[in-house]
Amino acid sequence: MARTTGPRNLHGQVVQELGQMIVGGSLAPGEPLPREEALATRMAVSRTVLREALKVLAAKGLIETRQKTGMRVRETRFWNQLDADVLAWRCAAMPTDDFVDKLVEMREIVEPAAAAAAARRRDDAQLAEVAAAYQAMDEAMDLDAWAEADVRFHEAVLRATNNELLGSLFSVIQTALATYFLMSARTTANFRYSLPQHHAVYDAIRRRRPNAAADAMRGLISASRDTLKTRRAEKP
Amino acid sequence: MARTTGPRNLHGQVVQELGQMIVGGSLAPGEPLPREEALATRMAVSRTVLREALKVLAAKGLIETRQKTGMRVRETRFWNQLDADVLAWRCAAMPTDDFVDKLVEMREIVEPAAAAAAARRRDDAQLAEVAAAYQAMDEAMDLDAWAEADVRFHEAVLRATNNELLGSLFSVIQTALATYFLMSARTTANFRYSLPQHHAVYDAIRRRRPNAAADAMRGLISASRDTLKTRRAEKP
DNA sequence: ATAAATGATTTGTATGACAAATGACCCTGA
DNA sequence: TCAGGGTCATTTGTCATACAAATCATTTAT
Repeated sequence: MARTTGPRNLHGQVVQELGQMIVGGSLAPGEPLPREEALATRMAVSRTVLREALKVLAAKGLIETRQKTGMRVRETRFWNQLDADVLAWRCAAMPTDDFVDKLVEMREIVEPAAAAAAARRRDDAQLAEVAAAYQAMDEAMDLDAWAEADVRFHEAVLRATNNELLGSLFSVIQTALATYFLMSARTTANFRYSLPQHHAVYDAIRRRRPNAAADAMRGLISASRDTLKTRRAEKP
Repeated sequence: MARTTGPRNLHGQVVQELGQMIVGGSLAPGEPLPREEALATRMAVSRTVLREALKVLAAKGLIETRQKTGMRVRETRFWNQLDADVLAWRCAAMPTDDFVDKLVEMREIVEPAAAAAAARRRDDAQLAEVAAAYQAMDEAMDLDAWAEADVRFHEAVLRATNNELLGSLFSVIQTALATYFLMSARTTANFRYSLPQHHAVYDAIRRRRPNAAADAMRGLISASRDTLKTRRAEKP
């Protein structure tokens, strides 16, 4: 959501440009970057702005700086892979099936567990939010409304776990996956096909059945993964 | 590992100081921060350094800045909860059982799934690394060596999943939990008690049995959680 | 040959100035 | 009285310059 409009600040643009280069592979790990002054002039910004951007990239683990030595791209194992920006840059740079599979695998791990936790610990207000989201899905007339209610549903489930770490993880993964989804978004005639599975998740959470909730969520995700795969197959 | 020595850069210190204040609650969400110049003089740094720190905090989702309006602390749901620094600051600020439970829950979700994935997809070299780490645990004579081999073991399992997102998530969680562990670290006479459970994990991965690997890992974690709880109980 | 001193290069920090954005206020007109 | 627009003041955003600190490479002294 922060990246929808793109950053208007200069240092934001620089962060994005350099970040995409690094994550995209134009700048290989271990490779030294040009001196600050050279980079600044090459990107047509002041050294001040460039440095603010570099500090952000360093905070994301992408680069490291040392006096006299200069700056180097760090190895990928040091990157903050779960940072929203890093993830977005990877999505932009490597729209490979391989990476999508990794994202989907994360969802398959997190969401069933989250549903189970929600079934165990949800309070009535949180259940009501899940119910409201489900109802909104049921009443959705077009794809946009349905998609929006869908996110609301999953977010409501995540909130019901009372573990904001889970919620944060989900939202990051979900945002990354959304970039692929939007790429191939089209009005699908039968977008409501997964409604009963959503109901199963809701019902299990309502009845406080962790295992049932996890199973239902697994079914839900595997279904959505299948549609994702067919869409990807359609693309070429 | 990046935070072991503490940052000796000025902006690093400022990031840490302000970050701890925000995450610790001294600066409530929605609350406006002083003007840059005022903050800079109050912290005895130049505006340049302060701004570099502020950009980093903004990248972590902790604050937002707008011209004329100034800076405000963002609501907690916008924070990068999975950022290593944010997590560390939370650990420092709220050493409550509640938060430890959330971290442990993340491990309980991620690691069994990772073990299963490793059992499915590991290659021989990755299995060898797991085996080597296990052997190092077996040969460990003191607590330090054992602890180091323990991390190596879990990291080897995570690497064997071929999903670096999983690895990144684990390492962040593990680092956060380690702060609590170190706090109450003492030489425990029977630190080797979980060796057979580690062997069970290794064996299941070797035999490519995902379900068995997940189960073994669950046992392993629940055991370590119990010791964590007893240690916490001992503290007061 | 080894170790210490020196120099050069790059990032780190400080300062001052101006541009851009935007909320607040005032001023006008119906 | 209220609506609309325009001006002003304040705060962040950007730029330029100068110097400090660290450290690699070279040189020099023992």
